[in-house]
Amino acid sequence: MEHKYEALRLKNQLCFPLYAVSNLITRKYKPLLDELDLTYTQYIVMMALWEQSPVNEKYLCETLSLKSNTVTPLLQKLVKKGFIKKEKDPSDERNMVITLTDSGSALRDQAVCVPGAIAQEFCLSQEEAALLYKVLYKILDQERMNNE
Amino acid sequence: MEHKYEALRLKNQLCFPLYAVSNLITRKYKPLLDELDLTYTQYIVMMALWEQSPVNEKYLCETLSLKSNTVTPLLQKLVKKGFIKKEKDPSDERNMVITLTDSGSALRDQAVCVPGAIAQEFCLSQEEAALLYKVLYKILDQERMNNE
DNA sequence: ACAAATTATATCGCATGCGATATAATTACA
DNA sequence: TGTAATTATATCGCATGCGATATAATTTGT
Repeated sequence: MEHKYEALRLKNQLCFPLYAVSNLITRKYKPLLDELDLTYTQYIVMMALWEQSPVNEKYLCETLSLKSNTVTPLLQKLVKKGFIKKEKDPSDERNMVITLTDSGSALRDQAVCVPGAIAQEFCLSQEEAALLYKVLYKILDQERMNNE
Repeated sequence: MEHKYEALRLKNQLCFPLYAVSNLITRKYKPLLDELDLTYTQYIVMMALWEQSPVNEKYLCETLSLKSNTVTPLLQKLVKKGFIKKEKDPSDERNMVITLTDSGSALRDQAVCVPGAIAQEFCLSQEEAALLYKVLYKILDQERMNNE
């Protein structure tokens, strides 16, 4: 007979390796991002802004799958570091318009080498990376559908 | 010509969907684990202990890929909740021996339905789950090798 | 037009994770 | 044997993430 608790074994969980890899990634990025004066989450916010600026906070929350209670203090720190500025939208004062500063834009050139440096640390084949990518986005897309 | 910043686009990162899925998983577990009076990380610790008890803290750190500065306060909370007990190892007083209490052991029967409930939330095929599992453990095993 | 509902952001309290560092116990070695 | 190195755990300070809730601005419905 199957062990009654088989499903509870750590090695039978998907959540556990996902959790562990996610932590590992944060650790790996840290020394690289320290040089840019960014934390990992701040880096992700900046990536979103390098692609599109200005945006409002809601856009960032949706793009990054985070809640305002995470994003608001993050943005406050990026303001303090001088990488972004936040202003009320005159046409709707509930909206905060978030814009890259010159310093924030310039950071992009320093950041450009980060993805390559990280890729070197994780030796995955093209296929493995593509598979991982596909399955992860399937999960995220499913969730996005559920929330509509 | 390729866009100079192509590598920095959010959708070209593997780290981002990993991060987002990891956060999503924590959110999904929360209501289930609330009924067990466990947080997500505490649940992972308990899974390790349900498989083997007693253990020392070092074993947990290695098994869970966490550092003592994360695990120590976690264990303190599990002690406070009465699920484990911590004692000095008489044969080497640096070691803390961590043992499940009766209450902690009993929790296993309540937890047994959690993996099934979570699996229902994430509709992955057997193959997708297996692929994800394999690639994630490849990353973790690589890291483990590097640290030896 | 005006109170009620909705929307966008902010605040609060809690539980992680981490690097850096401290402490206590054991081991190694000159 | 006595001190230095090592080991196991703990503490500190910072930056997330989250649910719950608050606040301010806009929209809706009558």
